[in-house]
Amino acid sequence: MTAYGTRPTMKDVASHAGVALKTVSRVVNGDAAVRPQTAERVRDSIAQLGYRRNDSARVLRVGQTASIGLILEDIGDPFYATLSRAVENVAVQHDTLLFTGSSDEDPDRERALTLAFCARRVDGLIVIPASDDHTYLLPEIAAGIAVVFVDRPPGQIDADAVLTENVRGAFEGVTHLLSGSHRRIGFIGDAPNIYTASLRYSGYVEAMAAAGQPVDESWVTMTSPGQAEIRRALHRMLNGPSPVTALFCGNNRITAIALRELWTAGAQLAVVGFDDFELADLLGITVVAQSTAEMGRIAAELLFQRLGGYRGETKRVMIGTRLIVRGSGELPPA
Amino acid sequence: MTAYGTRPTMKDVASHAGVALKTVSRVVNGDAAVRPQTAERVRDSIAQLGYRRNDSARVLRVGQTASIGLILEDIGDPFYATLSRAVENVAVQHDTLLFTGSSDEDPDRERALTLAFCARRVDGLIVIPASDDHTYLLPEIAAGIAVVFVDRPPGQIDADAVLTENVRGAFEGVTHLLSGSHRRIGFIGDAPNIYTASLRYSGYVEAMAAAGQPVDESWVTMTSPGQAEIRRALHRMLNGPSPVTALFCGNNRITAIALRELWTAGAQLAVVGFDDFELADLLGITVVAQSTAEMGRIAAELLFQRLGGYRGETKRVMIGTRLIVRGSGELPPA
DNA sequence: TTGAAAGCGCTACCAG
DNA sequence: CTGGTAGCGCTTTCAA
Repeated sequence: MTAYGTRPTMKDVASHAGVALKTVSRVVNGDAAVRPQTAERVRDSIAQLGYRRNDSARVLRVGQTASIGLILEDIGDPFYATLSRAVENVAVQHDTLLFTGSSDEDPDRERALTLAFCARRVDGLIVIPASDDHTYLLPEIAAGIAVVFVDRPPGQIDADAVLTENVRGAFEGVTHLLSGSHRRIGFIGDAPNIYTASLRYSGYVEAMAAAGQPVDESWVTMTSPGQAEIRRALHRMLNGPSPVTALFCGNNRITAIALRELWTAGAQLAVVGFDDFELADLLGITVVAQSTAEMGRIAAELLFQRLGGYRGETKRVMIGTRLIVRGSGELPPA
Repeated sequence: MTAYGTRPTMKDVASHAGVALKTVSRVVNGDAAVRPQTAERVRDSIAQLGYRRNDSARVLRVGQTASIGLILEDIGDPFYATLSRAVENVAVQHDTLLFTGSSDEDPDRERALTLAFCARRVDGLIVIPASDDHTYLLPEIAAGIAVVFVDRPPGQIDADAVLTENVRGAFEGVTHLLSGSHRRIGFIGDAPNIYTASLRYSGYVEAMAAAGQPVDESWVTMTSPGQAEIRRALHRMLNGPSPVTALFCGNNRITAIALRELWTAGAQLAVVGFDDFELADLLGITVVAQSTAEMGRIAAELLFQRLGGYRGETKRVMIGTRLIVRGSGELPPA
């Protein structure tokens, strides 16, 4: 068995090839000024020894790691997975590696992940915040780490952000239901402390107000999305004195659970959901779609602009939504 | 504006706190042997200067990076996103950071990603292969990097692998259709050079043979899953001399596209798909489900066992599938 | 075209 | 309990 944990270094390659360490460095980095014959010899030694440059050592000198960190809520969620892929696509173009970590909506975990990435000296960070206080990033930013926030704005600090038109999107979705003669429309959203959830709720409220429709308290539930919570919410809005005829769901997970509940309960309700999701077309679900991949792409491009030396004003990019009509939102009131 | 790109080092903290560099190191690493009073002073300086340890330098001395790399096909695909999350959950327990990269089924890209991770000196690697030759990893393995393969076995080298019971899973899915009195059953799978695709095809063939059913050549298509390809495949198997009454789909993407095509064509066909997917329950799709998260978890645990010093024989863990009956697979022949 | 030496920021080892 | 020194593997600077 080969000696465990031993790795050839440039020094080893150098003595094997009978050249100076610096010459090996030149070959490895493709510096032109090496005689082809010498370079060939060095490459032979590299192959024979199975040498691989230690980028940690390189980083120490160069100061750039060609890596960025992505902090999101849950990489297992299709929304974030799509976003992640878009970020990766841009990173690849810049020969940059990607650290990914899930915060699970926990501010402490977000902070720990972020700082761990910083300790690894990532060049930049793309953060989907779980926390509402990012002052802990100030020393990092001062030291030159670029940070772009996505989906939710930074807390207490000034930084680039790429956000969805949450209010307008929800407004349009609810208005679509209203235009279908619905008057009593329910809203199930994520917990109210979540940025996007509260904005989408605002959109709902504004749309109802704009149509001159009162909102009954029993129609609205904001909660972290679990099956039990959503079942209760539906029960409340369907069995009160003025039962709803339509439902607006605040995100993809809520839509999925609500559909499942409505399905098993056999309830016929018009439904519009915020977020598109796979096979929504087959299920015929009308949604307010975010441009998830575009958000990731734009955020990453912004990050690399900053890394490239761009020092302009902090930007806040707003990404629009689009209503996709598929049937579930066009069901008439019962 | 703060000086850009400058970061305090341990030396800076040391002089600021009026202690030796080594004392700062002790405080940062929680070495007990520091007077509380001194430690306090050091911590003050750290906070004031916004110091953050440079892990690249640390790695250089310690040799361990507390990071692993995950190479998969596409982080945007729910199957891999789920797997990725399971890996991350284990990594977190070991205070280990995760690099992720998508190979897009391209062997060269797999190799480039893998070696880039190795150059960063990740402690270990979890690879969902795109390539069928992993000899390029031999020097890395010799140097002590642990590698576990998932979903597909390593090519040309011996290493741990966590695999799904592909043949048996497909066999059961097809047998389920046969038990519903179907005789003419189609198969659409991924390209035949893809490991899982060819095994699932074998399962199909074996099931048909076991039932004494001949397979018409027009019933089988193996192709990279695109809408046009699948439409053609369906056309072929539905409009030939002996049209199929049932369809077995080789993975989640194929199932989704096929369902969409069948839907728009208005064709009534029994369908069973390999891979479960979100909302399959609502759509009533019968599937052969893989334990995706379990595969990721087991692979990661195996990796950390190796990293913990386990030197046992190379393992090949087989993960079973389960048939989930939801209606689409129980449609009788037309 | 090639080489020698210094040093990036940190930890291991040995002294005090 | 605290400090000094060597050196991890590489790139940078200067010299030959």
